[in-house]
Amino acid sequence: MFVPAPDATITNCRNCPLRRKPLFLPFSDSELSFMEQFKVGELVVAPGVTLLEEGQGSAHLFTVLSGLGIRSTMLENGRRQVINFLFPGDFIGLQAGLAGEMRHSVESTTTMVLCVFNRADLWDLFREEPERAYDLTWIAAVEEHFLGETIASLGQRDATERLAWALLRIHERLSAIGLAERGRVPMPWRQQDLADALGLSLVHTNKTIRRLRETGHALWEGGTLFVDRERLATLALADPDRPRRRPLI
Amino acid sequence: MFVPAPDATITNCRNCPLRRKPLFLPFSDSELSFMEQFKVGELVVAPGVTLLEEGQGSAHLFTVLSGLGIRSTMLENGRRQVINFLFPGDFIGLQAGLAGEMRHSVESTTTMVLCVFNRADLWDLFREEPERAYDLTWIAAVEEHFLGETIASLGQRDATERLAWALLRIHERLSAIGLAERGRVPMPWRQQDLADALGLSLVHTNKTIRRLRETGHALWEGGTLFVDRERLATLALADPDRPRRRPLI
DNA sequence: CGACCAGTTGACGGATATCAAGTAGAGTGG
DNA sequence: CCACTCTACTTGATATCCGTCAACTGGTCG
Repeated sequence: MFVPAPDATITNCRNCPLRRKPLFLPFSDSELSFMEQFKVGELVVAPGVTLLEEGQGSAHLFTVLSGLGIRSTMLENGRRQVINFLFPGDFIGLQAGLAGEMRHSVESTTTMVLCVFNRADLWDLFREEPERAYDLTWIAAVEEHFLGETIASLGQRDATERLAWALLRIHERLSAIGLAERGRVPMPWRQQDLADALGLSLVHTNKTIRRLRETGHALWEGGTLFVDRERLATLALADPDRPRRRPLI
Repeated sequence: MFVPAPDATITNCRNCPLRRKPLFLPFSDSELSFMEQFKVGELVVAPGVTLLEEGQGSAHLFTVLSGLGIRSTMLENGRRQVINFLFPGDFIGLQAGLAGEMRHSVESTTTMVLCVFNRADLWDLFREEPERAYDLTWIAAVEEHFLGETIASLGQRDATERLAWALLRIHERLSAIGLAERGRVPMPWRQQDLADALGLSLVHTNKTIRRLRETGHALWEGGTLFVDRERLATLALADPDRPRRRPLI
């Protein structure tokens, strides 16, 4: 379930945690070359654009205003892990350690609109606008919580449970920001993306989704997703018949 | 690899991110009953004590001064996931969303010494001591980065790789804070804990560790760990013969 | 001495990865 | 308008990693 930061609605740049640091855009021309369109304070990127690249330093931080994306990393063995999906309201780039190089890539899945900030302005923010800084930390903490949930799913749930959990989570998150229409939300990612997010093979992901479709738990087609919340939640909780790994006290 | 926060050494309470908020301890007597020993500003707990319990609200935040612990969560199906191991320098409790209820448990593995803070003081900190607040956010960001790495390991590495990665990581982290003696670091956790952290069964964890021991990659016995860093790192990087799941462009 | 706990080992089965092949739709160029 | 290509999605067959079961060891604590 998505919990918006206190006093942070997500409609335009004025509501970003860093809003009072209006960005003067110190991108070089070449840095800007991949960008589609641009206006002061906002960055609009087409689908499929790599915003941040693993291994590259970045002088910027972003807030997602609209659109959906992916944060992923490549292992040394060539495998790809999707760390999380990006939704409006997410903050991008803090994880680098506030000052370092990216260890993950960020890519747009749909057209995205982002707020851009100078990393260097961050310290000013803390000094001059504690309220905004607090919001920022709040967002980081919530995100950390979500990552913990993901770890639990990857570690302890089987394929069906993981899919159920992921689809439910995506649906809830998109519904919470008002993107549901008659129970359907946009679902622009590929099966491969979901597979890479859940640590499953593409084939097994496909077959599991088919089963969820056949049983009426979730319908994902044509780029939209419909879910039977209650039944899907039951699935995500796991089979009670399955023996517990360890009673733990 | 552990990256200490700028200007934050980890020896005593004066160096906590929140150090200037000396804690007057608003624990009730009953809250305190489980604690072993107590002095102003520091909390000393015995091994095996549950500091924070899943589902409970907590008015406090902690910084680990010394000792080792575990942060874990229970799934609805009774399985346990260790989210991360706790080392000196870690900050505990922020993930609850800065104001909410715990969704994970924190337990001491060895005797731990902690700094205790009032959650309510956090806002004052942001307003009055931006430098400390910045450090705090920095810590949260680094932690988030580590969780991302964990997600990648759980999703994309097989059992041997995961174990190699985990042992290496623990060894490096403990070495970085000076707890290595002639290449050996304390390793107080059980195989079950490691298994729960890596999403593996206890049996398989045991057998994999045995193989690492037999091949001289890592020696874990008597509560201490020795590793052959280079060879273990090679293992963690994964078998290059294994086909790549997807070339990705 | 018995209970209990962490660690250990072998046998077996199942969930999931891999391999292989095929379908459908969108874009491209002749 | 028709090959041709490319990508996403499908589906069946086979292989294997890893989970589960069961039993045993050694240490500690009462």
